[in-house]
Amino acid sequence: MKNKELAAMFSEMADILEITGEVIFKVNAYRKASRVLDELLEDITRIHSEGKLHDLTGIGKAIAAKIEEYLATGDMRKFNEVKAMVPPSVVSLLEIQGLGPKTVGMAHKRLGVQSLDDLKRAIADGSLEKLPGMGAKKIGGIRRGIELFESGHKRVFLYDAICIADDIITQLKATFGNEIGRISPAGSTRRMRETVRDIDILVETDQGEAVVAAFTRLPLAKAVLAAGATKGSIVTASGVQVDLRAVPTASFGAAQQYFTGSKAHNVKLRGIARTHNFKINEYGIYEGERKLGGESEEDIYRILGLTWIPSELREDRGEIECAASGCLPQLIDYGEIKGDLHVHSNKSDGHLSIARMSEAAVKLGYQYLAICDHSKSAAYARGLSPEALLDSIAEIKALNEKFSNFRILAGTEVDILSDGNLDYDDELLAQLDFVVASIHSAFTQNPTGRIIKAIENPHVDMIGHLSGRLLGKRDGYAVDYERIFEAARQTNTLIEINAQPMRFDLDDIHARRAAESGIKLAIISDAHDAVQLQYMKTGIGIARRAWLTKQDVLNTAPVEQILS
DNA sequence: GCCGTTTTCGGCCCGACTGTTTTCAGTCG
Repeated sequence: MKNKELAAMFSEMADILEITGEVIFKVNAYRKASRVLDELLEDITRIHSEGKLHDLTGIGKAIAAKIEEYLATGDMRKFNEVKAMVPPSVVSLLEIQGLGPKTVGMAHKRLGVQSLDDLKRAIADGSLEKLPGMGAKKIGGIRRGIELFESGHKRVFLYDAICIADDIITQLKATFGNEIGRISPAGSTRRMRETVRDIDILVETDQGEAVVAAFTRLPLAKAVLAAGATKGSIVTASGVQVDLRAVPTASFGAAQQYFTGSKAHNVKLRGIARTHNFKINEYGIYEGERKLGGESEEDIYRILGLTWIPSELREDRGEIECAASGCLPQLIDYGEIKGDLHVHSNKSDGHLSIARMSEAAVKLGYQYLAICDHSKSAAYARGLSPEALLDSIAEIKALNEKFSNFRILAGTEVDILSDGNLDYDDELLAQLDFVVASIHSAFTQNPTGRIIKAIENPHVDMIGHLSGRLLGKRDGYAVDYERIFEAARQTNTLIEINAQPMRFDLDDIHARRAAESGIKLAIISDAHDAVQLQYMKTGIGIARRAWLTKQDVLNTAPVEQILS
């Protein structure tokens, strides 16, 4: 699909044009177009051939013409023109904290800076400091930004972000006790995005200065970027930036709404506010000087004529329209999972025995746990021979004697081999309670056909990590989602939402599409030890981002329904 | 460059923090 290519092109043009000083609204129009293309599920080629380019919001006459040109010729004159203005090595300087388009543009134009090395030289020989608006402190900030950049300031996995936020919240609560009220993550952590760049935390307090000061003195703070009366900013030892904002009670809800975003969601909300002659900021919602609300998030949405929108939905993907017409779904809740349908034991590449994994699941209040160790061809993961699998089945049967309100399901994560056959024969698979089939090799060899063949095997209950992607490491294999969803629908086969922090596979967008296609999903941890069972929480977050309800997710059901 | 239930022209979210200024610009979220 050309969608991603075009999205990247418009995004790159936006960056370059901003550096060269193009009017910001044009830059933002390109950014918006990039985002729309990036999130589009339908093939842009098809939309174009149906003459529906103009139906997309953010795609007007000029951008549509550029898309058209690219689809027809494989080239875009405007893109080439823009690209020639500034080399990519300059554009990448924007990733440095504290260095924005104005400074990059000025360094490029006035000093001929072409790369990171040039920039360092301009700092070292003092020429950067001589430019207008530059001083010793600003240069110091850019230096720090370069250090951070070179030490690999990447996005962190959602699960890690939540752990860091929880840790900070616990410590601040312990220090301040009743002096602080509500305290919670905001930003992309609260929206449960699969990765997070910075962690935002909001705290309800009148002691802003003291709380911010304590925050910047926490043991995990390696560097302090800012410390004011309402905002503090640190970098942790692991290189993650954490922002804390101190907010008084009367505006906590407004601040929560504001800092949770997303940006696109807030922009649209502000647009609605404007049509009512209201103004929203982080302190509240106002009509002229008169404050209408702001202590709770519900205030803001209610006054705009909307029902409260769960944070995971706030991406401007139709949630505001639904909140206006009252058609928001009843999202699956964090307490509704009754069991995990894909975990490993130390029989294959897990770290704990089946018994220990089961005890951990019981502690979480689960009613069932499917042990799905790897199959014989997965040598790297110590896959089970047929005999070893039979031993497992016997062991599980014996263990189940001890439980009254809990059941271990005998399962497997069977490899889908390169020819599309499964790694165990049907006779063996028939003896299992739950069968997950996954691709672990030969990623380029007709993955769609192999997955569909697996789906058509009557013993297969669920397809594991459908795309095989690893965030930050490897793109998914090229699967035809629509064909696979159709096959799964016809055979009542589940597709999993794998909650491993670097997988989230299906991702939110495809999980939503799957549910719309009439498929049931399961959220599973793919845990290899007891702690990893906790990944379920972020998996539910992704499911909520996908607009899934309890009915869309099979493992909200009791065990009888799983086995039926 | 996009968009329209006040608009086909004139808007386009908005404020904190910081540093370099002496009233503001850049960056960030």
